[in-house]
Amino acid sequence: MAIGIKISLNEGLYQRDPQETPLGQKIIKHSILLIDELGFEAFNFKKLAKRMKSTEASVYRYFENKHMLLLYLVSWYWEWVSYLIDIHTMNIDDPKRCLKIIIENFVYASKENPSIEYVNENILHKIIIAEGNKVYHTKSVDKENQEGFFTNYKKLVQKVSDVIVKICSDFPYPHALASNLFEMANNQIYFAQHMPRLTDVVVEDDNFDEVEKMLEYFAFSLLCK
Amino acid sequence: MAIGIKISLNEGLYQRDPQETPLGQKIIKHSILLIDELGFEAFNFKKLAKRMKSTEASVYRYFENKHMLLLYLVSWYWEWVSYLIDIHTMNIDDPKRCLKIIIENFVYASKENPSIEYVNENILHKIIIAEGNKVYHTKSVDKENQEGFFTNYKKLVQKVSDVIVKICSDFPYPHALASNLFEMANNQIYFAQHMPRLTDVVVEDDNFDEVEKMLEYFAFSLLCK
DNA sequence: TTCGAATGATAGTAAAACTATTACAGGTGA
DNA sequence: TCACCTGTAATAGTTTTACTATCATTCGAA
Repeated sequence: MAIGIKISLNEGLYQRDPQETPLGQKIIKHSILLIDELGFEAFNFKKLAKRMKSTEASVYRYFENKHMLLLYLVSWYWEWVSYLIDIHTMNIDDPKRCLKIIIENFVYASKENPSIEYVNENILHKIIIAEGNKVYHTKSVDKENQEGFFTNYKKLVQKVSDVIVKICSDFPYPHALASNLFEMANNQIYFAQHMPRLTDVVVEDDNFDEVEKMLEYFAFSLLCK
Repeated sequence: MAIGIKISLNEGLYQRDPQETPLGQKIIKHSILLIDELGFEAFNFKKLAKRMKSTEASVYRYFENKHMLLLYLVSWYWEWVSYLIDIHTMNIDDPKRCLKIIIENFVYASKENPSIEYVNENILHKIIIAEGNKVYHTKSVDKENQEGFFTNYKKLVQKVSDVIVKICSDFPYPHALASNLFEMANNQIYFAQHMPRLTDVVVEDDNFDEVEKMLEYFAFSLLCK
């Protein structure tokens, strides 16, 4: 895919747009690597600064705190998946085919590469699976939701919901199915990797084919009765 | 229901069994209230000690840290839901009826009361919805999983899976459906409350009927094709 | 009555999560 | 060329968190 696309995100997410400067891009790049390594709880700006050979204060000029940085990364991912869905379904009329592509992109958002040199989509995907839902499980959800910090997720869900309605116009829960497919994709991959008794699929390394197959089974069982 | 049941949990979860002493029970009681009030991130043992008029050091004698305390509460909930399912399906042969009861208990685990005086099941349920999956989204999942800290969840999922297989013996993903029904119940309630665009159901106050109906629709669409 | 376990009181440490101040380097516009 | 403005660095400080350690007290069991 083309180098140089710019993901557009809510300006409230950052203090200064990290996509605009070399230092900002370095912050994105190394935070993805370091959060993956340490986990979000052990990750902090001091360690990040040390790793990227800058200072804590400089990182704070780009992001208010580590929660906002994670929210930025997750929003970036939501937008990235939206973008992938758009380009892959562009010329496809059959909504069932579209939904299959959507599911493929939920499960394999990282297969495309390299796209933007300072974002390792593969590792970002791991972060989404492991830490993604922490961004909205906070006491400040409602305030942040009002400020539009979750718009990218909602737009993604709306896009998928539209396809669902095209497949089955009287399906009563298109948004719930859309959000559940996204959450379920991440959850079941995580379960397969860490608590296999909670699922029936097996994943090894980066092969999520069974998860993809299962999501298709769930979706089309519901929509094509 | 009967006063005096004792929920049995992995001994590794705590330093000293909180169910055994008045102070332990006070810790459980007030931590449920305070986590609900502050959210898990802002909650800490200092604030808890102050609230319950004890000391930080005393709390540390029962739980290694706040993560283990949350894990204890969540395990308690998993076991509690298991227990509710058991007593409500005890004399019921029809597995479809059983699954309906399971879904009802996923959504309304709190309707029973009062059961154990130091646990407010209603507020605990709110905590599960808002913070529940933080207990296994950590860098220490694998280690904690090996020590059996998630056994209660797995047992619950296995129980539901057994019922699913009874309904439809050739359903290929019984464990995934079981864990997804549980996760989806909590997620969709949370979405309805905080990001309604991500779902189609409406909940107000403690009325989760629409969520219950939706889960039944999903489950039985998949199982009774 | 005395022993010991449970709790309380107090204090202290190390790290995390910021904030503030000053300095400097490189390009810009007058 | 000089004043200046922006981005980054260096340094140092504050408050809060997450513990740990020590010793005193209390209260029931032996």
